[in-house]
Amino acid sequence: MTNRKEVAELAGVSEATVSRVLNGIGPMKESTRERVLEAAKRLNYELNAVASSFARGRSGNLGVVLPYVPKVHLFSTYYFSELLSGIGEAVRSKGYGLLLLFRDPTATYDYVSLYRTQRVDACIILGASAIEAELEGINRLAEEELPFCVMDQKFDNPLVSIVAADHEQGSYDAVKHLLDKGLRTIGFLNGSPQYSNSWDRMSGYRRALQEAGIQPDESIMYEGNYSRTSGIQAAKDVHRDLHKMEAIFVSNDRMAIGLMQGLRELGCRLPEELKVVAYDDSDAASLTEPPLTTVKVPFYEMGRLAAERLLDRLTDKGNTESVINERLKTELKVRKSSGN
Amino acid sequence: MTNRKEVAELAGVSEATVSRVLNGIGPMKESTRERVLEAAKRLNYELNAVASSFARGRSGNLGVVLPYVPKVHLFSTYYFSELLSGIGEAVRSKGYGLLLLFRDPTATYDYVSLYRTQRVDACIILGASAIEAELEGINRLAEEELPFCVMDQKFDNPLVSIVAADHEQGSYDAVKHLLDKGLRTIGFLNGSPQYSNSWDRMSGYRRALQEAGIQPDESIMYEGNYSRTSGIQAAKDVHRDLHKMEAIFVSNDRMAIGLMQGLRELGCRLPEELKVVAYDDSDAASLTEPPLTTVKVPFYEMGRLAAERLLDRLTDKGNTESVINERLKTELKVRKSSGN
DNA sequence: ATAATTAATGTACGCGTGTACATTATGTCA
DNA sequence: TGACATAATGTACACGCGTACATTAATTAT
Repeated sequence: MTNRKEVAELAGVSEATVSRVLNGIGPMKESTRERVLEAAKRLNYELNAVASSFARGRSGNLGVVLPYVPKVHLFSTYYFSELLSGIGEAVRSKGYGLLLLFRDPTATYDYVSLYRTQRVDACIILGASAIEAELEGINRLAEEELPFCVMDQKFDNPLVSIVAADHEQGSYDAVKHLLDKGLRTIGFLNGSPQYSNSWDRMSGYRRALQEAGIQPDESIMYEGNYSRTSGIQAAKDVHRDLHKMEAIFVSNDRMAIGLMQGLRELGCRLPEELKVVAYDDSDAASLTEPPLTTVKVPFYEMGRLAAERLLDRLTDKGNTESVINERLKTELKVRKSSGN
Repeated sequence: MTNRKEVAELAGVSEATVSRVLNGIGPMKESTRERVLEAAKRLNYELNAVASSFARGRSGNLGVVLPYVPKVHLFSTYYFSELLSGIGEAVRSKGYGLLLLFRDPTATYDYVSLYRTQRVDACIILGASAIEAELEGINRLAEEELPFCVMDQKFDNPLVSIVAADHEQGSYDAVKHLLDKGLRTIGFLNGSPQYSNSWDRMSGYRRALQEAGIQPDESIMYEGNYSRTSGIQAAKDVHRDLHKMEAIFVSNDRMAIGLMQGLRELGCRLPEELKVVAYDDSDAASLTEPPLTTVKVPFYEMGRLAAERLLDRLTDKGNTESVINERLKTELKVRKSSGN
């Protein structure tokens, strides 16, 4: 493997000059620049990323922490590929690497160790839930003021950086849409309460109803776990209560799809007998019959934003405050399932 | 950030001894070992991964190359999470990192550069298709004898390492299952021909028919692109040709789900009017109505195997030959969609 | 024309670790 | 007890790059 020294010799300059040319640092004669680049090309030389990282004292990697396998299945391909693509785009444009990290469900994940061992310069944590081990790990990160960001979840700790969508407002919009059509009895199939954004959805749901002067009815609120299976399972209860509601708001597309599938099997006609508004606007949303009215969430942008902000913070670009706290807007996509 | 020197001082030994204790190398007195470990703990010391990589001349990372975004959507969450989990498991158990790399569709990806810059020690390439730029990049890797592995695709070049499932046999089994039930007219909805494993499926399909003395009928062979949408689209043609076939073999679950959805909307009763056998055994397979008879593919094992073999090769463990060529067995899962 | 400034390049060292080799302690065997 | 093998530890340096500082060349100001 050829190194800087050889390039320097071939170009007839010092190693430092080679380094400067390759990193575009300081003023230099164009002719020198060209000689060095030419020499590098001839020798098939490229900067050794590991040595470079070592000299800089940084790994050059952004870590993305994934929940352990069973939880991963709760994410859709859409969610994942959008989020990761957004992160990937930011990471690439800034010359960083993207290190994938799987959480170990058995142990309190020692996030701090990732930094201490210099495996990552920053982290984005996906699918964080409100269980003890997770909170502990995240709070320790915050204490040490390490650059990290939790994706799409809330935390009490004001030192925890977060990029999320405004699910309270998104849910409000979804329910308001149904109310505006004159529907008054609106059920709710929510996801697991272990995720804070489930609470946000509940909050938006209630706000919309209350603004319309409607007392929320606990007997038509259901709980799934964001999976399609749980939607199918909920179908039985929803079907039983069909006389009590004209519409239902579902916390994500996958559950909505499962719910509709289950209801149809029970002989329910959609959207005639029940209007449905879902959440995410995943690929599948427009493919169902009827197509889903759903709340579009800007996953790609969320991923990109989180990564950009973290990486910017590393390079101190206008780093006024280090805690990230972003709420991105959602957008209601009206399709047939809500009765249009 | 504390370093080796401080630990050595606190423990009253040399830096080399600290290094040996931490890497478990050579004979050493248990008392020394304990003193060092104790000192490391007191100082909150952990090995600096970057410096370590640098000294070893390796990045310690396994790269996983993903196709660009639009293609990603063709994979299911099941496929991805299984494959990545398998890879992740191997990578973790061997103390490596998992670097995610997104292909740039516009350029001939310079895979070799990943090694030259020492960003990765080995690579697994997912979703490789038979387009020119891709072939070129992969063949160059092979020429340079770099440690890499293509996942679930065939290549003519015998120097290209591959871990794949035996889709020829898997498809044969699927069709044979239908034949064994006395069905004689069996259609085929295949995926994009740009992927070699689509050809394998076709081959298995034909072999099964021919062994049964049935002349394959081109007029009931359809082509999708592995997406659910393409399954829905195929439904129209299949519905039109329903009188020509008793059953259909579909190249993956997603298309099968789309197809069944589309057919049902056209008033087709399943499995009464058409038996369906699909492929992958993804999560969704058992959730459809009727549940899918499908070919289970060991994605997790494939990921793990590929990663293990690559990483073993790096450490020269019984490295008899360096080209990996594995075909894993599939397994038919019989459910209701094939008429049981 | 000379001083002052800036451009362009070179010199030298540190970053934290792995490890070859040298050295010293410990044990074994006669 | 001495010769010798082996265990245990220390010494010293390489790895490839970034960069502070020193130096030299070119430009500008006076």
